[in-house]
Amino acid sequence: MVPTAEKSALVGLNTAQRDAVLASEGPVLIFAGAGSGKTKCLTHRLAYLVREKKAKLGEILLVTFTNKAAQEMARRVLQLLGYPLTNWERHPSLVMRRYLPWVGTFHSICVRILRAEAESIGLKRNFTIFDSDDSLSLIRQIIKELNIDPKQYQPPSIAAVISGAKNELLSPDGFARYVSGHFQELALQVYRQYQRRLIEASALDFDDLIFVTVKALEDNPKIRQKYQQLFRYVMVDEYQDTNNAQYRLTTLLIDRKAPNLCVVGDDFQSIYGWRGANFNNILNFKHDFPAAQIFKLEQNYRSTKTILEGAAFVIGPVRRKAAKKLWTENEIGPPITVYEASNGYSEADFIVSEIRSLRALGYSWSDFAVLYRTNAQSRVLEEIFLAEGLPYRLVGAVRFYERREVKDMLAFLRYLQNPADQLSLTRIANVPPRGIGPRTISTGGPKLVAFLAEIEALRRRTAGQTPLQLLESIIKAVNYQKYIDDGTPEGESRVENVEELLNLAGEFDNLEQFLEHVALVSDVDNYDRGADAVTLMTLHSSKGLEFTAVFIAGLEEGLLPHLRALEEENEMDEERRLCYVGMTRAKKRLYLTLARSRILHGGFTATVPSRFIREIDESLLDWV
DNA sequence: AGAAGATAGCTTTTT
DNA sequence: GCTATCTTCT
Repeated sequence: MVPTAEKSALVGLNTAQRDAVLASEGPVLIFAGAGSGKTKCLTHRLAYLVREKKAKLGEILLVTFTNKAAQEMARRVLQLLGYPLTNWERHPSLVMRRYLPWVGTFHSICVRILRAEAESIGLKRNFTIFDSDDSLSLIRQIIKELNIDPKQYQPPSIAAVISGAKNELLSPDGFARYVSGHFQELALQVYRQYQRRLIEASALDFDDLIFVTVKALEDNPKIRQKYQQLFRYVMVDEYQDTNNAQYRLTTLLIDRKAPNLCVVGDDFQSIYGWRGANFNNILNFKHDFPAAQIFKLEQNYRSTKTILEGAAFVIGPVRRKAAKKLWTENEIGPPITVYEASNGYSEADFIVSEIRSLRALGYSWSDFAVLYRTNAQSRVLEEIFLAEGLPYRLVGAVRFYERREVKDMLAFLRYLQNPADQLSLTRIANVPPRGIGPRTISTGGPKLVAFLAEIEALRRRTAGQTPLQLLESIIKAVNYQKYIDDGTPEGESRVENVEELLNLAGEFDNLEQFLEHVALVSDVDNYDRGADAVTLMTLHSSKGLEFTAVFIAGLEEGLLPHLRALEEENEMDEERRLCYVGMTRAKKRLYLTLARSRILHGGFTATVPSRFIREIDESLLDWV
């Protein structure tokens, strides 16, 4: 068949995976079910493009959903192609930048394009990236200035409206055409002011990174052609999670005459509808690209037959979905364990004791994950784990980059890099306290002038320093250590966090890259380091991961499925998919637990077992 | 200006 | 039950 490729790109692939790898030209859709070897297929495909189609690594665009996925793909591709990975452990981002510059998330790829094209699109090269927190602070500020009552019109809802508009590629003027009702009128006012302030600050928020890139490509044929010619092959992973702006971006980056576009995904695992993801992108692919070849990876290598069958019952009622069915050659395995606890604490007790007994059978701590719908559920679990002395790792609850001391340090760096960033200035002006309150800032009192002079001197003094040196200079200049280390355990943890930030900074030799990294990297991205421990995280965070034994806690009506989904069919479908994602993380054992009463708003409330349990065929369940 | 205390308001998920 | 925000006091 393809003799030269035999020894490299096709080894160890099943028929469907192999067909998908060999279909290198034209539009291609790969439905990749949970545990079906998607990453393997994608990385082999990339290696095949390089080896057999003579594509250069720099000509392949591969978009992933998280930075972690990007790193993992990059590592495996380089391995397949026989690159030395000696530097990988210490500097993965450096190695990636060098060999695989176009493997990353939509956001990181857009930043790369925007920095390269900044001048020709009227953007400052040193623009700041606002994370959701920054956006929200700015929106709060604007709401106050516009004398809108933040109780009646909550900043997060207004932020959601603005984000939604940007996901639909609507500028304030574009959005104005669709506005109806008082709330949207106000949101539009805020949106206008918000955009003005972002521009003043030379800042882009997350949504702008996509939006502005799309605009740049739309409005500048030269730029568009440049990238269309550069990218011989484009691949998009987790295609079911793309939003409309990302869809538009994708179509702008491919050459319509030779659309070597390969999208990979699974509509069953579409769980980000709430933030604009549109799984119709994957369902309509054949319509958008009539020449598309479609492949389905349906053999699952991860789970037992029982787990897959159970998951099929939960996903079954979803109305809009592509026809496909996972199967496996794996063993039938034990039934799915269901446990009805009387309350949240005994639910946690059960999980702990079950983990203990399995551990006695030879499992290690890291074989276990406890998944839940809402972060609030982690508290009780954590409490019991702590009391029982089980090692655990909490993913996502208190994000590293959202810690005050970390944000302070980053705000200093951001302000040094971009003096127009008033939001960062507001943050650092009084850190540590130096008598500059909100009043002084708005009136520009002498203390503020002195502070600005001090920072300006610091900026000059530290020109050309590495991120690590810069941080050290700042800490010294403002005596930050003394400020955070108050002798309490909290102070100690603050010091540790700053030290961790210093360690991270040491991996970068340029401030721009460092700030870009911290702006775009999430907690899930760097969760895997650390000791042998049980993983606690939300169902959302678990996507893409696998564990020998998985507990899904809180299978109660109103929690999973969540309260907000009970009324609305589309949202209920998303809850199903979310539960499905959680169940298909399990390799050998799956537990579904619930509490008959749970503390809500401070008081115990009786609960009703989740419909998802009732829907699974009894023969697959073992009630204990 | 800043810190302590009181209160309200909220709880889905996050690149 | 928690926290983020507001109020009051120093």
